[in-house]
Amino acid sequence: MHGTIRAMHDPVHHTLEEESQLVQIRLQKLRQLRELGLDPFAIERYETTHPLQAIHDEYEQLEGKTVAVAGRIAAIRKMGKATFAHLMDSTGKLQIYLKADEQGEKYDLIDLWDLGDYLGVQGFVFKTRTGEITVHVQSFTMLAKAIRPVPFPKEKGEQRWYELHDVEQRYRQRYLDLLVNPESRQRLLARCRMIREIRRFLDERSFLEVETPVLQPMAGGAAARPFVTHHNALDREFQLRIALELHLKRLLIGGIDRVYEIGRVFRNEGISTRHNPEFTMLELYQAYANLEDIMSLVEELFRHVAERVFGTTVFEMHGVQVDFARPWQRIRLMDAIRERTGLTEADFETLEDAVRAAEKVGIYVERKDTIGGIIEKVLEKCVAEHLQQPTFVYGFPIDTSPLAKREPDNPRFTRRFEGYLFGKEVANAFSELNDPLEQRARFEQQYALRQAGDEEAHPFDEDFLHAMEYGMPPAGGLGIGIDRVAMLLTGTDSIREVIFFPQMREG
RNA sequence: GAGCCGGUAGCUCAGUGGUAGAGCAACGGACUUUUAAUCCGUGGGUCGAGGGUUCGAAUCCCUCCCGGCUCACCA
Repeated sequence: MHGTIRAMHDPVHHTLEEESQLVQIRLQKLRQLRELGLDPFAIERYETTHPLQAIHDEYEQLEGKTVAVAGRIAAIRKMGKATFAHLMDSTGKLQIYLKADEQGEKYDLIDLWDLGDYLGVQGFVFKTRTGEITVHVQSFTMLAKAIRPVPFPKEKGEQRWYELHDVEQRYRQRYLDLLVNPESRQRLLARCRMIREIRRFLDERSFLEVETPVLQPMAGGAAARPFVTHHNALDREFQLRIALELHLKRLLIGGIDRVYEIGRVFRNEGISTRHNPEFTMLELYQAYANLEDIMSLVEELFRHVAERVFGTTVFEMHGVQVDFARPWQRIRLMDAIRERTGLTEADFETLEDAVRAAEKVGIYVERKDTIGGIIEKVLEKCVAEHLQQPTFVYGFPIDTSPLAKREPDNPRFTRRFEGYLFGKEVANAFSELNDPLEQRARFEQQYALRQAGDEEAHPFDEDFLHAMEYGMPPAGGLGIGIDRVAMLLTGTDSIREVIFFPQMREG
């Protein structure tokens, strides 16, 4: 922490004079361009007729026509008095071709080009004798210069050489990763498209997207340690939200019957391949809907996202295939535990029973654990890995579900399910508790746990109770960890691969 | 937090005690339909940081920094 503060107040200033020979050469080229009155950084605008991919897609109509395109130089092949290069933009790549006798003196400017520079060109579309669609350049302008070498790989068809492999550099300099590694780009763009399709799906169903506070007096709605910050003018402590739940429920109380938020939440916990301190949650609430309605919604949501973003409902990970065209399996939590461990509800009757049961299946129990906490540990350690096919596990213990309605005929458990996919939890949903008297009692229980040393027990939120006392409709609620889902649907084991700028130590 | 592995040129990597290397990239030259262009030539390094052992350390030892993986933690 001290290091961070020092870095903020006393940054190291680098001068380009200290940089490598490669940078010096590029700076020299920039100076030459400026002396010629061709300062690339003076350019503001370059009017293009097509994105690069469109030249390929519309070749039939464009052949022989004049077009203007722009992009980064991703490859150059200069062969004396003829030069080929590839431009790259966000849609794709396109080859360009220049001849010395047509360019005259300007042909020498090619010597001032480097990989990574931005170029705008105008010319006519043709096919080379090897059949590659190409723009025969008549005029060109450098639109910006890269004064550091951009590590574009050599490519031949699908093969690539010398790409940027170093994982640390890929994360710290994601812009380079995006430029040179198409898989990274595809994976991260898929995440963005998933979020877009989730919005479309919910908007089509009349859900209203809202924004609720990140800075909260008391972060609730989940069990996690919060980040703490300070508001100077008010001279008081705030916490960064760990969930969206309690404010969205206030909106439900306020008459917004279908409401959702896709937003960043913050949990002050360890960093791992599956945990980033800030991550993206979807939470939605639907008045007058029950748990089964939410299950159907989840099935439809995954199917929609799969089809729209990936063009298929079939996904594979570690050799397991799933199909979102089929309904999810449904199993009661205690039944799933019995199937995998032989333990039954009777083995979790008292805390002593539960501790003994946990030891039987090799689970380490902490002093703060409740019966429900132990049951959930058994789920995580003994059952979850077997839930490869999309599965709803329902009937969660009451003491780990302080915001969910009880099961009417089994009051130790709640109307709550978790969705599992490829052995990982991807969704969490309840029939929302809307009885303010019981909610108060649940908060009392959580308060007692907190007093007993459980830092993650739910805080006693009097303001939220007050809101609920004005009347909250029966409702189904859902939370989905977007990053986890993105991992599973893009087939990656690291959350850092689906977050543009994952949290790193100071480097 | 623990264990294991790693950090060498712009990029990808080799180099286990004896003058820091290769390919690509860069630079100079040849080449007017190439596409990992080709051919000839040249330059380029705080070997993550600091300390130690040694006549001599990228290499062995210690401490630290950064990263990856596994475990722990994590509804």
